[in-house]
Amino acid sequence: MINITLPDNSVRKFEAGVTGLEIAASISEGLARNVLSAKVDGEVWDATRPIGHDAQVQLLTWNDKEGKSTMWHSSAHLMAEAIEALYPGAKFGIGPDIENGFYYDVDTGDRMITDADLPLIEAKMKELAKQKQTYRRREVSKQEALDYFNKKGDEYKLELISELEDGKITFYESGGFVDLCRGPHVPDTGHIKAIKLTSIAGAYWRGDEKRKQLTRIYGITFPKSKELEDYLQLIEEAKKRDHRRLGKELEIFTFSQKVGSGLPLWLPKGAELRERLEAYLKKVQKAAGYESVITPHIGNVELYKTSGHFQKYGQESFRPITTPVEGEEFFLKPMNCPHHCEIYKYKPHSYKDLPIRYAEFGTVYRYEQSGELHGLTRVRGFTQDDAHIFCTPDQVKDEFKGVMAIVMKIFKALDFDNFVTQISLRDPDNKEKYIGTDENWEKAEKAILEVAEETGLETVIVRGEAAFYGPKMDFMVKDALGRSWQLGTIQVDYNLPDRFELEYIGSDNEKHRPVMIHRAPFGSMERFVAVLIEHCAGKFPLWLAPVQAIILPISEKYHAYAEKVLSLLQNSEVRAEIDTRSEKTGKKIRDAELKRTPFMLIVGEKEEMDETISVRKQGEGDLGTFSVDGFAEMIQKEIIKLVSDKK
RNA sequence: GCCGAUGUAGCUCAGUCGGUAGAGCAGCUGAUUUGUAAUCAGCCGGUCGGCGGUUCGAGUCCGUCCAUCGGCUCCA
Repeated sequence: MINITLPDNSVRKFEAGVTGLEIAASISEGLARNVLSAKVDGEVWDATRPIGHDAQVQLLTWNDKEGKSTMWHSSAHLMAEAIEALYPGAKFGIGPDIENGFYYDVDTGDRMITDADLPLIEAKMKELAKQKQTYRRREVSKQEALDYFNKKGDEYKLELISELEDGKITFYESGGFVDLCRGPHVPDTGHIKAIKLTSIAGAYWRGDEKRKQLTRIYGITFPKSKELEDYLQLIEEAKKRDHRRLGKELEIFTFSQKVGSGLPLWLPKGAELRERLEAYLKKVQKAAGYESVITPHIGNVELYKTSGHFQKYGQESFRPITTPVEGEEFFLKPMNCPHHCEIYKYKPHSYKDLPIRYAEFGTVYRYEQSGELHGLTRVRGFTQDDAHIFCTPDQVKDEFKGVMAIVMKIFKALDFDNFVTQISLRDPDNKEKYIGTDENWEKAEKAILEVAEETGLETVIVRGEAAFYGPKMDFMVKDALGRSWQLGTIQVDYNLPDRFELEYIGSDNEKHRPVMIHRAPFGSMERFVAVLIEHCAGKFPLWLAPVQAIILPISEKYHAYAEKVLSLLQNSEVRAEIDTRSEKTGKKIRDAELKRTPFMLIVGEKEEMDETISVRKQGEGDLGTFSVDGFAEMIQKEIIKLVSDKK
């Protein structure tokens, strides 16, 4: 007999070799029906795998994250089985579960799988699922594994197996389909009730663009069809928040093929919004000791040779601009830092001057691959809320913390609470990708890791994601469809000061090298506004809304009174407009609601008589009657609450 | 850049078997003078993404380029 400890710390005795499924059955029939896998001493196992010794066991169902993973991983196998049945000879790459569902990379040779095949595969999967095929785990030797896939002719699996250690290789079989797999899997395919194959895409084998591109099929499954319906509904709702759609509807930005792809055009309402964000940050930065600088949009190629950008990115940049007579080469600036380094050098500096903080909303241009462009989040011309801090080595940590405080303040002011802080370090196995000495890199990485430690901020550390001149701390935020984007960034750099030979005179009267911190709390205005739009679904915080209130006269008779209200509001610095169209009030309200105008002020006979306005709040409805002053005061209070309470 | 899909009026979309385009909304004009999510009528609006080809004839078929969308790769 063995002792099984359950999550509530109760201990039950079972015969050795008991399975998760049997434990579930001993608790309740319902649990046994729903159990997908079992966590045994911290490791997720098949619910059908015998447990041979005393263990902590947690039964996993659809309500557990790991239960969902098990289900989706099994679904990937089910899909592969269906594909093998429909397209004999198909070869398989990898087929993992992901955040929302699963995918499998397949190579069907000349018979390309297209969107039209998805319903067929789906139908086959449903058919196989109904058969309640069990997933059977089998340990195999490396030789046995190689022999099997050699015979099958699947070079992808062979490559994967060749990298595995003998004695740790398992196969899973369901129906007639055998796959190399670590597991675990659900007990049988009957658990997979609702199936939706969502999309199809090309994906390079092992993520290497020099290798063959396989067909990746994405899908998601659920134990109940209602849940699938809910999920699809949720996706539809999320699409409505897409900044590309809302940006158009709310007249924030547009693109023109004639101007060029990836080059956003800010419309008046978008420009208004952006200017407000910029003004806000400028105020915060001024208070934090930043000074504004302004630099041109192009720079001599020599500047970028000094910085190292030319060597690293020269070939994948917009082609240089040349002067007609001398043939000098200029690049559209892809970064502001080289220019700022040259500003630092315009005169000698004393340690007493430091830190120096140069800030610029600098517009930069980068050639992004055509397939990468994406609304406002990935563009070829964008404006960074950039600044470079030049400081002594002793000041690095305090300056870094100061920047973090600005980022947090901004995120808080805009209710961005779902961000992930990522620390990006150099890939130690690929040092040639970076410039600078090991010593400088170690100092810079140490500084960031220490600051993270000291501030207690939860971070994710990723190796190989650093900038080529230094490590960084990035603030990542997800868009409406769950895609992660980098917004704010803080980078510690010991290398550019070397390359530009930046100096300051220390208290010892000797020359020293300053340290640079690159930072952009928004990241870029384009991406930030994109994420902001999705975050608030177009309902901007009152202080940012391009139009805060729209006055809706009941009829033409009240236009004069509307004008009066408008001028009173303008005196109180409320941004307002009048809808003078000859439309019914219901129509005007509908349009204002759709434009997400925060307040609608209805004025008619009653209001004119009493010198009042009838206030309706977007998304909420009628708030009742207010005096103009009372309303202006309410708006101002709300703005103060929105902006200052959160500091 | 790669794989796949898509591209028809400002927007959202229809257009059968190849016979030179249609709706709603928006816009304009007029009527209406409107009370908390769509008043009515008329009008304007399209080299059917560009270029080439097949055909008596192409929005429709073929090729190519461009753009957009979903991924992959990349992202100073």
